[in-house]
Amino acid sequence: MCYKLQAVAKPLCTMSTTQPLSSSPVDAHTIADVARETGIQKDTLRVWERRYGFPVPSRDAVGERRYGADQLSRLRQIKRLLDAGYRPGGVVALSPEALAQHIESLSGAAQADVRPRGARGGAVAGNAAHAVVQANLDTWMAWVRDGDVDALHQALGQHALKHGMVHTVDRLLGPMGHAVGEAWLGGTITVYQEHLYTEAVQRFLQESLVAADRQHPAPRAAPRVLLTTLPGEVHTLGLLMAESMLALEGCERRSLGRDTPVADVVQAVAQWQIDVVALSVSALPSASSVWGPLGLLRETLPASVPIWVGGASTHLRRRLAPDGIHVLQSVEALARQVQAWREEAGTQA
Amino acid sequence: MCYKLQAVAKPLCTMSTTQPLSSSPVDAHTIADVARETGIQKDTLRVWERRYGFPVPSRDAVGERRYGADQLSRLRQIKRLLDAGYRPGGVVALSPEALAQHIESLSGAAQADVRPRGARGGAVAGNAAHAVVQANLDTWMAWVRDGDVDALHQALGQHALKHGMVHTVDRLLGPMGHAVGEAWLGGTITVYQEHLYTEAVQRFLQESLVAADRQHPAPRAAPRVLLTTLPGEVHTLGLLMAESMLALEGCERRSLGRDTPVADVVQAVAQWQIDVVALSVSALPSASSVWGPLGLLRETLPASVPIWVGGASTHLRRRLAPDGIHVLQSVEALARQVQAWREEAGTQA
DNA sequence: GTGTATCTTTGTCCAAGACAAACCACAATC
DNA sequence: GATTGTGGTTTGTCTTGGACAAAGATACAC
Repeated sequence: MCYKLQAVAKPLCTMSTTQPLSSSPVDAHTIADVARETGIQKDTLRVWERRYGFPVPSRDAVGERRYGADQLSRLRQIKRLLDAGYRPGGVVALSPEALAQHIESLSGAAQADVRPRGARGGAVAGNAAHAVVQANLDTWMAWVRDGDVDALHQALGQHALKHGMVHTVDRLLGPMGHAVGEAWLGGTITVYQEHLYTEAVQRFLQESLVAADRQHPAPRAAPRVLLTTLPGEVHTLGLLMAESMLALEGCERRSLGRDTPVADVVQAVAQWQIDVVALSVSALPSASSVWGPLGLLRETLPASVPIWVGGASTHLRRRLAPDGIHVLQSVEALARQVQAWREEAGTQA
Repeated sequence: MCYKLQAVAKPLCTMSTTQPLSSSPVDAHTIADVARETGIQKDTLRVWERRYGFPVPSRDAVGERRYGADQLSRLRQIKRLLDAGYRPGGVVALSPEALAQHIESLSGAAQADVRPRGARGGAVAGNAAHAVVQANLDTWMAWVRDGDVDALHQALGQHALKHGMVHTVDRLLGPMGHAVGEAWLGGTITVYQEHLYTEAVQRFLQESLVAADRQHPAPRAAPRVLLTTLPGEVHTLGLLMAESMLALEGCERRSLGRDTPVADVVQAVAQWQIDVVALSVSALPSASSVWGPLGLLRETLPASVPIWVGGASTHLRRRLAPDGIHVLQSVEALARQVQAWREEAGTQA
């Protein structure tokens, strides 16, 4: 009945000693804070507590949940593993040590996943260039740590000049993003350093966009591509990478930013006679939050308009995409897709 | 007890007729959809239903809420009025007609609010320039309707060249943002056109940023400003406007993007020897979600680092800001604040 | 190997109640 | 006459425990 009375009756135990026995150093975060910062829903946090016994926050004077910084960071690690395809039952109750171990193995797997793609890949660069990237990675992480945006920005520009945008986006920004994410989870860098990195990359991509547009003057080539993300998706870097690649191909494009409802995408396609819809998916929680909107979009859109999907989300690789939805594994694949589209359009015309 | 049985027992009433009597045309939106698209929490939607009798969604086969498109747009209008300072008891239960009337009066008030500020304002432009803006507004809205990003972008550049960035940001982008918002609520334009407008403005501001930086070469002047938004805030345009103004003043700055936790702001200030923290607030729901983090930030930050906060949120104007927090009403005020800071720093040094 | 049925896991939704912070109006005081 | 204090009302968010569908895993037949 009156679930709070018990908590109210409980004496306030923040006396004079630095801290009582039970709770963590400073349990300052409310459930709303944790939900916002981890991206895990409030309901889910409560149900995990009930089912897996973690996280078990302390309670404040009125009986409301208060999470400590340690629990928060552990939840972030868990979220990361879930995004990588782990299942909650296996990781939520894990000890911090075991968790760290899994995270590490994850980063190893990511490298193993990236490296063979370089071998399989197209005409751009080989092992030499990859070695260059590896060597540079540490230097660049140092810049991220020091917050040296200008150095980072300049180095990106030079790298793009030397090795080309395709290589820069596919095999430098990708691994760098990974490394920054890992470093954040591991505590080597902080959130604001990660934010700063994102800002720098954004600035770089935007400038390269302007430069590419200068190469391809106003009446731009087909296909006309609409760019956006699914409802609920917050990450936009993938979108920018895709757009810069499309700009290099001289495509005409309309970017709607993140988080556009399906119905509005359909309307926009009709009004602007869009040829292709390009979407970026990275951190949506469940399979249904990815495939639900995607399926709806595919049904509602005219069959003549293909959907190109890319991004880090594992959901994209776990099942076969239906007809008319093409899952692209890299920015390079996007460029190939554009050329394939043009060939097909040429034969039909 | 078993709250769902009733709904399950209820016969499925989507027979063959276009629609039964009770529910709206197509009640397609789940409570999660509505919460995401309106920015109103799920809990709040349920409690409004209980208290004010709106919105009352129909139920699907398993008894879960399904909202119609009409309710969704009405909720968006309500949210707009709440952001403008109205209280829920007065507007949630309002009829669509009364609601539209209030919205209209709101747009009138906004103009009345903007116009005298132009008169009070500084040395830039007078009635003539304002008339120019008014005349152009319709032309530009037409471009937004047609999705003509290039025209919009070019016109912005020309306006900035003619009347200066201060005038462009303060008295053009401001009213335009208002107009676009109103038009969206009124149904004159759609979400994707609004998104497109945002993208265009973002592109313009970013380019002006690069241009301004070219004027002020590398070792930039004090103060060193950190830019970000409070936790939970999603709007970034205000931040970009502020940054472009700071760039014009030749300030060194670090932008962390949106949604940075207070603790991380403090850490960043310490590591980079930040002089000033600048924040932009526009759509946070409650007074406590604004003043809570702001107060905490003020306590935790060294007293020597002032906090400058701007943005459209009414909460900023409803109560007096504590010592060390300066609420700025316009981008122009931001420029003045920079100069005041420099004078004070000069006398102390 | 491949498809199908069954069991398990897991995120989201529901109801009604509770409560603190914010807000408003009115009174008292300097 | 402006400011400060007080009491009542409004309002968003948190609480519990239960329910269930969709997704995933497993077993089994072909």
